[in-house]
Amino acid sequence: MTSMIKVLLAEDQSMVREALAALLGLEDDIEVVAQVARGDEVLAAVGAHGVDVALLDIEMPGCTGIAAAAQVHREFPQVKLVVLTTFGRPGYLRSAMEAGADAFLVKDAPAAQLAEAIRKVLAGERVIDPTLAAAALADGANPLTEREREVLRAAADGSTNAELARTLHLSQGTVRNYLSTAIQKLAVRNRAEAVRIAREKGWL
Amino acid sequence: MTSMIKVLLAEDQSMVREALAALLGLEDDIEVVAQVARGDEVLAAVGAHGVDVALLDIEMPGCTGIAAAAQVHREFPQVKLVVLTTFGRPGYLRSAMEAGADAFLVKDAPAAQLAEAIRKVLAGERVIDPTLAAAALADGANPLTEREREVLRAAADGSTNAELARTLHLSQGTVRNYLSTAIQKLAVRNRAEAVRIAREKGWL
DNA sequence: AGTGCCGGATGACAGATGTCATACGGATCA
DNA sequence: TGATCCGTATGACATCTGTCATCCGGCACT
Repeated sequence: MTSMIKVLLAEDQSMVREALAALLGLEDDIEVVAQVARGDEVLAAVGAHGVDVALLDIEMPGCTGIAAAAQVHREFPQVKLVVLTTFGRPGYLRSAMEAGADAFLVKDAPAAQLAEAIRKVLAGERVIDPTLAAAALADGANPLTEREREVLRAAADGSTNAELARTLHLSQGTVRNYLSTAIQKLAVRNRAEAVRIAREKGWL
Repeated sequence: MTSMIKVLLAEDQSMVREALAALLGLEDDIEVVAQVARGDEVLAAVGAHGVDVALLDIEMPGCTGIAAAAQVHREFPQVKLVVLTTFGRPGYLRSAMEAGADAFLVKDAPAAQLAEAIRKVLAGERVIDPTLAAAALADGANPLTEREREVLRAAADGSTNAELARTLHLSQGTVRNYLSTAIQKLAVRNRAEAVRIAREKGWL
């Protein structure tokens, strides 16, 4: 072969990251040239190693793999982006695509799809699970406004209205109004359900 | 070497499972003889392959890795048990140990510790992260009764008291009493916080 | 210039939630 | 044989939550 495919691996759990590296190491046209454990280290590592493909987990400290993907897409548009995640949330797929991802894989897909996806994106193809794509389209766009999302996110830990009002610098009534509209938009009956549904859809 | 160490790998996310298999495959005294994706397939696989060590993820469909560990420990007491988990929850460690686990690893530990742990448990050692062990001891035992846990678990999805009463065949007042005592035992101010804290500690 | 959406706020009201005292039967343990 | 804990239940009470109507200023689109 003329040259190896240079891959960056971004995943916070060392054991999983190194295991994925071992897996990709079995392929003789792929070389893992860099590994990072945080989203905010991705951009620098991509610049430093001249990678061809960045493999990004979504849930990472620093910043999410999706945010990292957006940065890389802006600074190094020729780098291909594969987003890998535990959770097949339709909203995640949507944001990953908007961030410029070329492939979106869930971790419970067969391992063989990983190397395959890397080769495909380099060939200019896009790799997306059709079931997930359908779900993303069926769900439509995130109906929540930025502020509603913020309040819902803050409410997720069980904070009371008074605490939310304090931390968000809002009046208690406003907090309740936002939660109320979020509850209605998500067609549920209380904030706990709203948090759960918004999480499941990847809208938080 | 006289013989390879036979390992069973139980983990529901294929990509992670096969990646871990690749990682262990690099060790020349270890052989992954079986892989399963569900907790309730562990026991049969252990019996069928005469494994030396079972490597069990906790979060799995069918039954948890901890429940699977307990089954294996009962039926095949000579099989060593390594529990592997994403979440370093003190309560998980405690229950894993009670189920007869020989090692408890978190997925963000370095990958090298995995093969190392497998060799150590076979040598009769126990492998436990000291920080986590300290946390488990500091937290003490789960203060919740079985019934309180059930109600809290059922309440986690945002169900209302009326719904909980119906699904658990209790009166609404009883549901509120259980949640109230759980809230007090966990020293929090509402059910949502109670769910969060109980989850974090591994008490759910 | 008008319409609509967003962020933000208030007040009133109904219903849900959390607390507390109290009660009873069964189990367990000293 | 008490003492204690668990599961279950009731009623009363205070507080929290969710809804609704209504309002304001700003921004965007027609």
